[in-house]
Amino acid sequence: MGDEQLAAPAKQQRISQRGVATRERILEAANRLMLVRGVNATTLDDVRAASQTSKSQLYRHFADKQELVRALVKYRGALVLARERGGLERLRSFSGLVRWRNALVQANSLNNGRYGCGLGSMAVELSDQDEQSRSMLSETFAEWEKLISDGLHRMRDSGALRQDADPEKLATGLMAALQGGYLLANAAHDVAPMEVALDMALDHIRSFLVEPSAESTR
Amino acid sequence: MGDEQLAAPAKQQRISQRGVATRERILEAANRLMLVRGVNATTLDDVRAASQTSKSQLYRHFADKQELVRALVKYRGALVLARERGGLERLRSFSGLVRWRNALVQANSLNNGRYGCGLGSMAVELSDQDEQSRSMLSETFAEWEKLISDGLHRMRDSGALRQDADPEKLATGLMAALQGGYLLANAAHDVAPMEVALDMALDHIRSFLVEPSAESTR
DNA sequence: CCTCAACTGGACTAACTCGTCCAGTGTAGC
DNA sequence: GCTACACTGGACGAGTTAGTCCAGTTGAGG
Repeated sequence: MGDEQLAAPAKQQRISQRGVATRERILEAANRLMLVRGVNATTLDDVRAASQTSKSQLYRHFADKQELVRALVKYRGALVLARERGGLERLRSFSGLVRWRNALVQANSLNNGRYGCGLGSMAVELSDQDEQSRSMLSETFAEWEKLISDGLHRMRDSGALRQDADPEKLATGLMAALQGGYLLANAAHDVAPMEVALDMALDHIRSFLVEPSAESTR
Repeated sequence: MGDEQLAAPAKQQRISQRGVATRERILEAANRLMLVRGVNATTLDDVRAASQTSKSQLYRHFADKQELVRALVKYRGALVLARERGGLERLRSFSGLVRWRNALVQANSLNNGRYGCGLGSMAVELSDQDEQSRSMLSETFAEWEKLISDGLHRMRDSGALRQDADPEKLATGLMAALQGGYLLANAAHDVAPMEVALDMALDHIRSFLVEPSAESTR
């Protein structure tokens, strides 16, 4: 009683050690399986088997499937934002945006357009099913867009973008083109529509450059 | 044995009368339910109850759930294409495109952005689950894009669009913006991202107009 | 080396969902 | 009006899935 942790609200049992690793393993397995099969089509037994754990562990770390899914939403959101931060937080020029585009296209082309965006597919599947997941996903999209719009703000401040450019709207448009591109590429099993969509969005941003011809498209 | 129908491959039982109506009722119910709950989260018993029919009828008209889903893909595809044909087959000017945009935005705003596009959500849910549904959806998207690109071709032929405009790519970009807009609007429960996305795509097309300032944006 | 609690693994139950089956009904053709 | 068959409705069974429970194991602190 004396040396219990006072900071934590003493929710349930003690933290762990391997427990943390187990939880991570479960999330990682759920992430893989639910990306290719979808959330609803993946059973907890699939997750259990893929994560080399057992039922009781699953239910020790997650109250039920819904909570696992919500944890996965958070997990994927963190993964995507970390990856995107790497590619976007130093964005200062149009050519940086082109490099960012190329990286996404290349990654998607490795699957021939399959699977789409981990966040986008969850958004479609969960938005009308679990309000909490929906709002978390919506916030994650907003943060992602902010990474883009921050970069566009830097470009505008440095004089690369015209003053009448609206970084927020440009970022939303680019994100929609990305998500729509993922969707069409997934349906077609071909990365091409995603390339066309991103190029459209980049062309649109290019039209706000101070010297449009000074920057190359590839 | 003698007076059996010879033309048909004698697949199953005789056609019907109310049977056709029943089948339609089932599809219509499945369409409604699966739009808001998703395909996998909708049970056949939900469909049965909503369509005021019984199990045996369901299985009389559809071999199993997968076939019902495939029929729904076809059904929705036909609905969307019919609706879009009405709005697009006479498309001859940029302002027509703006009217088309406004109709889609208005329809979506009635749900505050919810539910998204019936084809897009099925594409996300089914593309990695049923190859036949995926390819049908992919073809439907292609037809939809063709309605758009045909209109853009007419605009180019009449001299409204510049010769260096690529109707196919513009149509793909517009479709991606639309689908991405639906997705973000659904996640945000707000039609705004869809508006921004479509406006970006329309701006992009406007940049290929011969007289960009001659046509209004609304 | 001992003790206790966190952790493990899997057997078990209840509920759900797909799909089958069959007895009864309405209707089209004769 | 009679007969045969498409159609109806719901009871039923098999298989799957979410979630529970408990006996055994591991490992850290004393």
